[in-house]
Amino acid sequence: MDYKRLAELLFPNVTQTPADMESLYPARQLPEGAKVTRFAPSPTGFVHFGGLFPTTVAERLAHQSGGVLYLRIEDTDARREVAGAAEGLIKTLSRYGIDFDEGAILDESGKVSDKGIYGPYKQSLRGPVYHVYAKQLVSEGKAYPCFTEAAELEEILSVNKKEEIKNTDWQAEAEARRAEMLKAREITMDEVEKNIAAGNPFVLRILADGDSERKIKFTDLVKGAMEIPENDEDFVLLKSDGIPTYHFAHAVDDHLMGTTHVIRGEEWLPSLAKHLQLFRYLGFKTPKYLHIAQIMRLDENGNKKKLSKRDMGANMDDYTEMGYCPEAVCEYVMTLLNSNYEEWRMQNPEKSYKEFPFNIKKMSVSGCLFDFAKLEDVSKNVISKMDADKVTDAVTAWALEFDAPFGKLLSENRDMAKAIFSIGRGGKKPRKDLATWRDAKPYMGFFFDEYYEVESPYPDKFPKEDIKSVLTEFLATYEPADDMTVWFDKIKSIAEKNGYTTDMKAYKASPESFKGNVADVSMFLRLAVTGKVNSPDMYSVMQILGKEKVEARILTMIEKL
RNA sequence: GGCCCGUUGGUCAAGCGGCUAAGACACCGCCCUUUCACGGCGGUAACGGGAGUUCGAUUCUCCCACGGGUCACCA
Repeated sequence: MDYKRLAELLFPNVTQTPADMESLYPARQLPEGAKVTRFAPSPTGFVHFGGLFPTTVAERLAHQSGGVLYLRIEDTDARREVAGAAEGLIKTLSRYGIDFDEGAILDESGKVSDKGIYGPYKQSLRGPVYHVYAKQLVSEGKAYPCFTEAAELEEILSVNKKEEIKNTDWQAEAEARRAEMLKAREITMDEVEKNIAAGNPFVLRILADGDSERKIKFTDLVKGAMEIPENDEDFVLLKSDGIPTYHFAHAVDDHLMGTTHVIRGEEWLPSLAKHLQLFRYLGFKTPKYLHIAQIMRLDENGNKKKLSKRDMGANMDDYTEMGYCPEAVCEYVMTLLNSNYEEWRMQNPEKSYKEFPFNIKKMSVSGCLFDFAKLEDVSKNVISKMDADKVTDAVTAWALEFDAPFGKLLSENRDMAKAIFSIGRGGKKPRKDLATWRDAKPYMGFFFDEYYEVESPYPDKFPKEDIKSVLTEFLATYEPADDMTVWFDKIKSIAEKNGYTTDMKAYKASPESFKGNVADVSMFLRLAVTGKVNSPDMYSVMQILGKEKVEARILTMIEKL
């Protein structure tokens, strides 16, 4: 077979050579140790948690080393492409602290456009580049055309599928595939010429030189040393529309774009041998690989499953709606990513997670279960460290989008809202009431008459007269100008007067010898003023609520009793 | 089914040949406290199984079991 001629036949319009490509894509001039990483999504939907995870690694590794993080859009499957997905991906990632230095990123007008000299960064626009290398491989006898149509091939293979038991006969299929492959390899120049003349489409297959009985030693930066079988499968390089498959595009692009570290999910491990083979065929230096363990979820049988789209907690946009702040999600991601992160955080409570010395060696090799309880805890800590202004703004912004009436109230009463969110904030032991912005309304909605509602009646064990008497006497002596001590002293004396002790120790020792204690009396007031049995510090609540509202609510309660 | 990866408490995990096997979350109890939220103290709870190497294995090797991933002209 005259490979040169074959190459000309298949790619008559390709005039450039790999050497031309090399000069078009010069090696990056970066300091020693700088890592070049990338996020390479197919624009088929939204960012999900399982995607944010490795992308955070890519971002940290690049920026921590003074390197480059770029975005390449892998839109090689037009059928699956979703309009506007790329924009959405970029915006979402940006919320989670992932901003790109280069690639198909958003310009001022919000449109996806290229930044950087290694473009185009959309694979659908890179056809000519791939074809240069395709032609090269053909001319070296490392790839060949296959004119068997997809449907035809599928028919051949599906004969061997036992549909009725919904179980693939793997061995039969593999044998059939192998036979087809061997047959395809035998194609003659005559056949090629005929097909080309007839305008028949073809796929370009690699001519695999591997033997699956032989193993390649390989070291993954996360997984460590491993042995994988060589690739002996003539996988497709170019689809019949001339667009490359992932495998081919990966090799060509990551080489040309100067990627030093390929970071991807471990589901890619099984096709690694293909990639290694391809890099070798093309004469490219292989990048370092980090195959990241998958995030898992529990299925209905209690088994772990890879967290995928549509799973609860998958779509990052859902986190926005649930009211999780990006900082908290990043924090949680970091705790999962590096086992020593939490320790570092305890020693550096105020620093940005980006100051954490991220270390590949501290990454887990096995997939972890997504844990909402942990996220909640992390989130409470993150929010407890924010100042009142930030919390107020964030809650308001969230509410404006997802609970408009509440949002309107908050923005119209910003000072009050800020005062509310200031309660117990700052200091060594801040309150941790909020895990999400959504938690705000149940926590403090009662400040607004619109959401004030008495959640439960007084317990039957307390006589109505006592409650009425406490409320009445409180009203008689209430003076907003009182400081907290004076205020509470008044409550204490009302308690004593009604036979409710202020001596908590004595009460605990023998509860039966008292009608109740000052905590009960406080509860009488709390339920009237807040409508709830639990609330933040009641003195602060009353201060913010103001004399008028406090009195009105208590009065209404007295009437209802 | 083949291949690859993995397996320390309910979850995330330290450990890297000798430890009473860390810590965090969750859970439970106590303390603090006018409720709650914090905070403090304490508690329940783990090396998948079997061989081997070794004076000694959670740590090294092998086998098994289990879990996961993957076997496209999808990425």
